[in-house]
Amino acid sequence: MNQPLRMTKQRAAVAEVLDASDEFRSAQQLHELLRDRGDTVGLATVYRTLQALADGGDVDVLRTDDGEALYRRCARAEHHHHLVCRSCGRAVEIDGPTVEAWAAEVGASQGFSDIEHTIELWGTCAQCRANVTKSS
Amino acid sequence: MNQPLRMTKQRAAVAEVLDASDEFRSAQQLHELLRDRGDTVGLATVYRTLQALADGGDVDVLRTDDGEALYRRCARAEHHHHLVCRSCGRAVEIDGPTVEAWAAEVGASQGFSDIEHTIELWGTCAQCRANVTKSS
DNA sequence: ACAGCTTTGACTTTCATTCTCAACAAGGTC
DNA sequence: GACCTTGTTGAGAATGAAAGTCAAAGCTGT
Repeated sequence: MNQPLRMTKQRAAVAEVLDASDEFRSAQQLHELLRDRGDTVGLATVYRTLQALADGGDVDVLRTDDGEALYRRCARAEHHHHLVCRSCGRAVEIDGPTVEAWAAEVGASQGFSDIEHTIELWGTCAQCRANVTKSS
Repeated sequence: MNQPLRMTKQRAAVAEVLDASDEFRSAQQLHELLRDRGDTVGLATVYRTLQALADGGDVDVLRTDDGEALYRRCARAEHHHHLVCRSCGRAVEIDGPTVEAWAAEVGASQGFSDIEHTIELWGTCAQCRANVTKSS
């Protein structure tokens, strides 16, 4: 079906940087992190790799308010959602069986099919809250 | 505090086009609709107006999978979510008291504050499903 | 080592959205 | 109505994320 991806230095590097962070990161941020580490990976390659990983379900993608894509390697492959810190990007995986059921039901009751849902929670994590308080 | 917006032709035109549609539309689509109607409104003005309306809570904004912003005038000002047809953009307003409670609770239990949530449902509406079936 | 692939990266291109700034229009005032 | 002040417009340029191009470089099985 889909031939296995070759494991190249740059793909490994992207995966490593991704693994090293709990936080959701943009493609550009990851590119910079790689550069800082000394790995020179083309921006296009970062985008391609991220997309491949996303297609394979190996990273989770979400969008900021202004439409930028953020990526994060997730512990579990099963369907789940996130509670993301809007200031540092740190994320907690959550699931909501109740919500899943609710979504499917609402969809069906309106005559819609192939229901999908986007559910993300945003907040300020304890640590970031402390920092803001301190500096004011 | 915030001086009232002047009601100009172009702002009125954008509002009208918005009112005339049940569907979520991109800024570009709205701009084209205006052009078709004969109103020549600059694209920048469409964006500015849309943003002003969104800031004032008079239109709802959501993002497609690829990050494009979609706008729709909504019947009610109170917090609610949408079930959107991924093919025609038609939308149904929904609310989920259960979900609201769940979101707040999950957020708090993880030590996050200022919890906000993004919840949108996507599906294919009955009409679009019929069209697809017909043409195959 | 060799052939036949895939992948890379520097660069270009696309596309939505925002900015710039001079010309213009709303609304209040006399 | 004429006028003035200030917010608003629009054409085009600028930005910025993401995707495409293609020759050069890298894997992998033989």
